[in-house]
Amino acid sequence: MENHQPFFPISSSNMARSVVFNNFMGDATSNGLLGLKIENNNNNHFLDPTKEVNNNSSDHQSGCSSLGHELVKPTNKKKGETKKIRKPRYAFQTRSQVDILDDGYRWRKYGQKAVKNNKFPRSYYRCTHQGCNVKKQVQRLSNDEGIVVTTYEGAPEATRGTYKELYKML
DNA sequence: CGCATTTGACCAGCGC
DNA sequence: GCGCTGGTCAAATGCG
Repeated sequence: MENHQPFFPISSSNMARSVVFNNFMGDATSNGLLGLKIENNNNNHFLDPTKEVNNNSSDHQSGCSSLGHELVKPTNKKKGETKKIRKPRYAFQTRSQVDILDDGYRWRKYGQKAVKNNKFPRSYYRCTHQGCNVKKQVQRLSNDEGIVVTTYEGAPEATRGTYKELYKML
């Protein structure tokens, strides 16, 4: 995956103020946002991935934590092969007015679903670059509509890139 | 005209 | 086994 010009049309007012990553997921049935920690409004802290990587040998090397896994059926989308491959997921929690964070990648929306316990729908995006096997889903918290949760899946590098861009913007 | 988005349908997994 | 929920597909539609 080459670097696609990191443009920042992000200009938009107060973009990301804080980014928080946490483990969540677990059982998708209960909340969809399980375990996601909501940071305090007046406490806009965010973690620096680089520092994190440097001094820490923990699993936080990409600046975000793996979110558990998802079942994927590589070949037959519909019925058949129940070959379950689990891919890691990475989530960003971003304080933003807009749902779409322009992270330098091109995304095409392929679905939208209403999720339980949330008045906002969740949007599903897929990276449109060739060979780019990344998916992401974007969801706004119903508790605090200023917070957007973006979950990346499939390629930690993309996530890292994204994180960098976010970090630059902060 | 080509690409992105919308939206309902379909499918699989999980809990009861 | 059934129903609910999340995730994906694909046809229709919109837009540059």
